[in-house]
Amino acid sequence: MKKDNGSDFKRELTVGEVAERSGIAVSTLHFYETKGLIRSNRSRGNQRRYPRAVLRRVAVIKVAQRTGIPLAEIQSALAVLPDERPLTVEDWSRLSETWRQQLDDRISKLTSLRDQLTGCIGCGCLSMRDCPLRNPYDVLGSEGAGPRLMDPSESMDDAESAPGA
Amino acid sequence: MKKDNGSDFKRELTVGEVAERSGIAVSTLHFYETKGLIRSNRSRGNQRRYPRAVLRRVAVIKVAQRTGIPLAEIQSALAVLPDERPLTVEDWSRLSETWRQQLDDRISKLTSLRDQLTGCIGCGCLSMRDCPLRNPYDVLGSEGAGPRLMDPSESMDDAESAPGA
DNA sequence: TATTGACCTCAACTAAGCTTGAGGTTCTAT
DNA sequence: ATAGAACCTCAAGCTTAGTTGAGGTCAATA
Repeated sequence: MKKDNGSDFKRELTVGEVAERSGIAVSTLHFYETKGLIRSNRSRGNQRRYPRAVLRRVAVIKVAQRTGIPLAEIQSALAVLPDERPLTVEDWSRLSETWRQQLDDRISKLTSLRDQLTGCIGCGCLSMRDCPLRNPYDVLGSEGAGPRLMDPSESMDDAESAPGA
Repeated sequence: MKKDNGSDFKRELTVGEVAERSGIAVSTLHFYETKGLIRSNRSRGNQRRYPRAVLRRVAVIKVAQRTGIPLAEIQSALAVLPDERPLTVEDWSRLSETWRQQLDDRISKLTSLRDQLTGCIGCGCLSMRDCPLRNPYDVLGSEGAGPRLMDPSESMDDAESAPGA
């Protein structure tokens, strides 16, 4: 029932083995294959056989996903690499440097949102004119005045949005 | 064609007015209503009529969404408030304090991920044993050894996952 | 009154990222 | 040789957060 495999290091891996060792469901590996994220060779009987390098590849995919990069983007990042050559340290460096920058961006956006939120907790005006939470891009005064700015309903319980936001 | 409305402050708002003033599509307002996030009264002809307080409510919803809170959670947070009473500053304080904490959590998770990533950029081992990116919960050694820890394939181009991760 | 823009409901569609199931085949230990 | 685990494909389903369209009604203005 169980394959005794722990010793021939260069044998290709079945999908089940990759699943077990990567912690990714078989169905997900199939799915990744349809999306072009990984590739497989096939056995005579049409079963998937993976070079061991695929484990590294899915490891990279998982890390990228944790940073919030969508699969399509991961796919295109990986796609420029020569097909199925194992990822080198340099590949990894380039990829991870890009992703780290994107992560940095996300973090700083969230951080400034948090700071605005903190500043607004005791206020609660949510005024389109005055509240940084409502007016994230500081577009005040730059657009022609509609009824919006004139309207006395702009108060505590009547928060409106920016015209072009 | 166009209603001349800029002056009767207490009239209820039509869905189109709310859409325009909140920057949210009419279809989205309908959708929010089906999800229980907002409520409307109906005109004799079954058209939606909103108390002006709805503008504040959707403002709160939008802010919460920016912090990454799912709609279902926003809904249940808003649901405990007496129905259709305008949100007070205290309501806002409680809600925003909760959401700020969750935002803080997300930020610190992302930050530590970024730091790990930064540390791993030049390394690229992605080793299950040694790499913090692969082993986020520090579960090393705590689970019985499978072929996993014994397997010499655990190397540069052969990264595996944790058993229970 | 007639026009017409705004509104109504309900169903179906989108996108991402998968999972589940049906129906059938392969692999490998015994 | 054979049992049964593991594999295959393809289609459909799930979730979140909406959008789009069809077919029909309402309301304000000319």
